[in-house]
Amino acid sequence: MELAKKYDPKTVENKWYAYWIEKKYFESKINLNKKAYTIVIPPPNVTGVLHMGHMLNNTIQDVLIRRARMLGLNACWVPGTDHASIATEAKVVKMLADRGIKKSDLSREDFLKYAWEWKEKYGGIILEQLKKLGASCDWSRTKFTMDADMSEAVLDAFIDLHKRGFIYRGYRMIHWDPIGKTALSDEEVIYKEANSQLVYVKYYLENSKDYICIATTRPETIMADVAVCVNPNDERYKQLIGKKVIVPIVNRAVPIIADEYIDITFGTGALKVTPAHDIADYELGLKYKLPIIIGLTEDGKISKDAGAYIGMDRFACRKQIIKDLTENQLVEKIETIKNKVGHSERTDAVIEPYLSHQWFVKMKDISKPALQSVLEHDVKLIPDKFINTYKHWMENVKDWCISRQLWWGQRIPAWYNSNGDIAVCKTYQEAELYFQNNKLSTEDIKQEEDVLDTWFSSWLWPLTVFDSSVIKNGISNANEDFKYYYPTNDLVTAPEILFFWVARMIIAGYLWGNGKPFTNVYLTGIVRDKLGRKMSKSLGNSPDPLDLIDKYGADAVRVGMLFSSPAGNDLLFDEEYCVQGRNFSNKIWNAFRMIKTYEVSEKEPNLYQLQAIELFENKFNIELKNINNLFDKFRLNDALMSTYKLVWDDFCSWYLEAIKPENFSEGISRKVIEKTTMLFENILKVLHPWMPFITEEIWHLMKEDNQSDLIVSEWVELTTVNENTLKIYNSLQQIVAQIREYRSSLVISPKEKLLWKEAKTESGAYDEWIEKLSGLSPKTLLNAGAAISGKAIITPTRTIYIDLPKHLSQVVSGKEKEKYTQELEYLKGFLESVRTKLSNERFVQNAKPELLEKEKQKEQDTLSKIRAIEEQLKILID
RNA sequence: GGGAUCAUAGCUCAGCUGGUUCAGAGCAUCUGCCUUACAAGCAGAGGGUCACAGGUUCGAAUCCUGUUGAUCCCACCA
Repeated sequence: MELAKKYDPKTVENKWYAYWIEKKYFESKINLNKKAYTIVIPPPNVTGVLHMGHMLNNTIQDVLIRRARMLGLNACWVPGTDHASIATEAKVVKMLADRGIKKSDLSREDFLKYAWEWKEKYGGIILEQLKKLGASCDWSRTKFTMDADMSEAVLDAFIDLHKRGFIYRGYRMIHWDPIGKTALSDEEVIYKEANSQLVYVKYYLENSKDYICIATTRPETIMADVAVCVNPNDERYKQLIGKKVIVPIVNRAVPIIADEYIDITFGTGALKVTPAHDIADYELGLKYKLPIIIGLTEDGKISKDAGAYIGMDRFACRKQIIKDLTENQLVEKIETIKNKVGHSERTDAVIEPYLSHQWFVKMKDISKPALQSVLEHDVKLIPDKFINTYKHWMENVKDWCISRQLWWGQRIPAWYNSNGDIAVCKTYQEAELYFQNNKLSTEDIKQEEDVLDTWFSSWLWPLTVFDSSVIKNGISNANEDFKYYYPTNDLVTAPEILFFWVARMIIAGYLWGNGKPFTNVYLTGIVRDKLGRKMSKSLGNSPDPLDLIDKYGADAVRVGMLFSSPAGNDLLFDEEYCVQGRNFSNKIWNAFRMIKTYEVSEKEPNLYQLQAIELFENKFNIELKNINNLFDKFRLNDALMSTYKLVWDDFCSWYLEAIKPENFSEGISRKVIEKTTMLFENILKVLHPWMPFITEEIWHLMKEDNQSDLIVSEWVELTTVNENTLKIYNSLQQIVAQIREYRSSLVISPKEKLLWKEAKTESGAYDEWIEKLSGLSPKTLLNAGAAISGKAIITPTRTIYIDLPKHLSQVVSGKEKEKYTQELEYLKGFLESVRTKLSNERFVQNAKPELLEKEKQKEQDTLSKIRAIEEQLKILID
């Protein structure tokens, strides 16, 4: 068989993905003999495109799912997409604008028709991209948050919550996005630091030449001012309380009121009160029963009620007002200050506090069990540092504004009659009936125009993907799938959406699922570039994941991403990681090539080969145990690194090197090759979750006559670990390393065999193995009293002498002697410290027994080493 | 403004309830090698006052206090 020297992922990956799909390996069906292991995907935006964050996130999920599958669990990974109300609607609006169509010219129905067309055309690309990554999702279960049944469930949830008194409609100050023209929840507002101009404006007292100066960063709201507020304890203004001032521009007289809320030290200590456009002002307005003037329109322009600058954009107006006020000598000064300005998470528009009718979920009571479950580790956050953040949020949770002034989404199932009475139900008929039964007007019944926040559908995701009727019918009436797969096991997501999504899913789990929706929440970091900047389109610092896959192969990109991303830590992405991943792929490929292509002989195995097998098998088991352990703790990058070292160092560098025959022409014993093949198969299994494609490819190339597939083969079973053999292995490696170092320092060719000696022969069980790996001739017995030129390798149990090659001068030997004199000093100091410790009564009394033992052992080891060095200093030639 | 987390080799990170064979790994760097699996490789090497200052202790990278610096979350400072 001809095998390329370098592994080429391109020809391999598509083939195996198609094969796995064809064999339906990703599909999970109820099997009561198996335990279910379930993950629901964090549904990406339906119109989204795969970015590095998705890559990281989904790679982790795939690793978990593939390993679970191999562990014999019934692994089920449910994929799907999210309708992403604001983001998608914005995209559709833009698409229409490009075609010269305005949203405002369309009816709701027509707009939705376009939106669905758009979704059908561009939606779900991201799922196709996930396939390139190797994601083993059960595609037959693909869900969309606006599938008919999923939407039904959302409405059911709304109706149910309303019935239970957890939903209300209120006229409240909310965050308004003037670009998306919709309300946002608190969580959708991102505060960014900005340099703002703090304008000091003069408000003249009524019929007076005196004025109060007021500082504001939003002069465009001046027209909506209804009062000026000062602190009652402020000596400067005390005598003015109750008087009136004239609002500039509109020349309206408003009262001066007093409230302790005012910070005397900020600005001028006087605040203009604009109840419609500031949350704090709104509170003041309520408290002092002030009128409300709405000065802005929903698209961020100056409203009619403002009385001036009508129709002007808010930012243009700000400039103009500053200019006009300055011209009229009404500006005392302008300062530049740093403050935080709220932006829309989706459209990046500067948020306006806005007064409007919205729907809210009362969060306080329903979040209690969800808080408990995390505090009691029933739901585990990984890493657990997020528990604090979670706790803080949950304890201070605010009501959730769930209405959005959009069309793309689930329309709120609420109806109004001509009197503004509300019926919460799905259909017109039900609404009519409700109004009738309650003796209310049935005139002009209209459905609420608003849709629900996207998160109001995604918080049901784990509950409804298996049975969308559970919300309505309760879990006791749920279908078999739900009963088998729910609750899910692990959730892998970004900490950014801990509150948006994770917390709310847990809440929903307790509301409708009778408990937690998942057990472990693995929080990934954010993918940043190597300068630590968040990857973003605008910065152009995000590589296209598909390009990376194309360049390095999916396996390489997968491990590349995981090499350096512990849970909760941001990943500073560098393409170097992919290079490392590619090199690793190649290493695995070449290990396979060696096993596959070496000459085979019918000879019995050599001793060093048998030893190599023994040593490696044991090492493999120790590492497997370790790796399993790391998986259990979700320390995935450590598990990967251990696997990497096991394969590269222990298998390739030590084991494969050790079994090579002295002469190529000898060939390798068939028995050794067979054994090696078995060992390599185990390696492939351990590698498979990380690198599914290359491992499946090699698996099949190795077992030409075998029909088995790696993806569904069993994870390697752990056998007993022999600690003693491990010790031997480690000490042998140390010996070999020291000999190699010696060779390297003297620039001795690897081909040159060195002579070695040892006083005793009974400890030489692994001598052949050592000779093989460090290029030594067969060992000879050291004559008592003979002088030595060269190097002494000293371990606690044995001292080995490497002869200096004839052509090298004895100067080298003198240097060795010097080195050992230094080491002797260090060891003596070390012994001293160990002994001080051991003679310290308080240490002996307080230390744990096993620690004491360890210290005693150290003492012994050091002693014997000192003796050995002293011994060899005597016989080494100067 | 409140809260949380963190600071260990050039980079990314391990170091569990304090124990000196505990200062580590991978990458990068340097040196020598194209040795019939692999130069996408092999064999070696160098690199750290564990942010700073105190303290507790027989013993501190690890615990405590303070300082400095970074990150994140929350919050209506006009």
